[in-house]
Amino acid sequence: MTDAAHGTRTQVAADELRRLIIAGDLAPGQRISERAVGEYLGGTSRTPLREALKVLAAEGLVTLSPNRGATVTALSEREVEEAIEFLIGLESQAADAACEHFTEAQLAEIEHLHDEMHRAFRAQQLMAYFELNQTIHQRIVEAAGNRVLARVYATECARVRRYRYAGNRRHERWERAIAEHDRILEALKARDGALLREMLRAHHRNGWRVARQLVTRELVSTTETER
Amino acid sequence: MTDAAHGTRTQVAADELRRLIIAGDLAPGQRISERAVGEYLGGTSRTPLREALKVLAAEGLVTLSPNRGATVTALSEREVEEAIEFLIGLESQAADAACEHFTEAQLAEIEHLHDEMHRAFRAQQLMAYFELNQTIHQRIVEAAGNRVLARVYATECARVRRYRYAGNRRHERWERAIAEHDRILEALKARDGALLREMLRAHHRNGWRVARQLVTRELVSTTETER
DNA sequence: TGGAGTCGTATTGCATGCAATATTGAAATC
DNA sequence: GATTTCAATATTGCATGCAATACGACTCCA
Repeated sequence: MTDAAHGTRTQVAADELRRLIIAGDLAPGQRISERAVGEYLGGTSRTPLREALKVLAAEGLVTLSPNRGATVTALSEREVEEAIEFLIGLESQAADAACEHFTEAQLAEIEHLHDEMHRAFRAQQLMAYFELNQTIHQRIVEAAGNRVLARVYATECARVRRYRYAGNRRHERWERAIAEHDRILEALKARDGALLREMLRAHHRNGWRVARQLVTRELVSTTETER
Repeated sequence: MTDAAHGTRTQVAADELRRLIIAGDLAPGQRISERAVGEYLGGTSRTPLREALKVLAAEGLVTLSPNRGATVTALSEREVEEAIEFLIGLESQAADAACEHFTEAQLAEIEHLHDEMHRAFRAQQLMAYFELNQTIHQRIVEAAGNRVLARVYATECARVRRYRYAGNRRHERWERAIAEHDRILEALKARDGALLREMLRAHHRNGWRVARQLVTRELVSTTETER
């Protein structure tokens, strides 16, 4: 189950909990009991678990309340929207530099991921598609050559990942998303930063417009005044 | 000594260590021994300290090596430059929205901070000046109304803070920085997002050009291949 | 002189136990 | 019946102790 069997127990626990949260196996708002997680991980004591929870809290994946324990962070619709606009801004920041700097090897990898993504779509493998999709965006951002940008992008992507995933369950959306990605790849190959920026922006806004509908009644904490 | 006497010991320890690192009282690369910090904080045991160190590591302020302990994160010149370019990108992202959204109250606060900053300059209080300067930039970013953006901006600012501080010790630079800030405020008051963006970008690039000279031989880890 | 091996010490990683706080459920009161 | 009180239980916060790993000094040998 826990394939990440290497590293310290804190590291293993953080990686496993992060995976569970990002993959959506733990619902937003759900309580994370130290003892329960310890047993789940096969007898890990609370000390490394508490350290792992602190790390995840710093990443924004869990929320800690003093003396009251940890819960999976629940984002309001507003907060998800802010995060997505923020991510659009990061990709915009990356677009020009990426078009200027990417190497042939980087382009080849992105094209490969793109083909794989098409394959996942034809095979109707939603999860595989979504993973590949995310990786493509990550690679584009990385191509800009700014490690700080790439790191923050990855972290903030992870935070809102589950809220965006749902959109692709609508088949029309999924189909359009693929088409948008074709144009994104074209803009990249043409090294047209301005065009790439616009393609990416539209892609994400379209995606969220659909995901928001589905997600609002499932995941998003609707109490907007909670914070 | 530790004025932050409230909250859990983990919180207190994290706050105090963060303060020490950001203020520059702990040098980059310096080792942080768990026992030593515990004694410094007046007999705190290692457990909450370890949790605090994990938090700071997630924020990028300290670097943890398994079985080898914690050190204050040392950034290469390249990494600082990437972080500053990233911060410029964040301010660019914020500029348009800030100009569109800021309220009179927000503008009034920024103007007040601006005046205070001038006062600190006239009194040659470098530290107070630098604090006010940072706060102004933070407030501008916050005026954009995106909490994710504001949070990331604050975190990444803190990471590179000490590397930028040095530049203002050059009196010509300090004088010019003030003049640049006057124009930044003008652009903001005119609600001219494009101009504000350019003013901010130039301000930071000018600042780093000077700070880089001073800092390279003091703080920055010159081994560029370390990562 | 230089390098590999070895032992002693210091430090980290983690489990455990206890005190403090929060939560639950039942009894009591209105 | 609804609400408050209070005790029993569960959970978190933190200190301590032990095992494992890393570091430094010393020796030995080429």
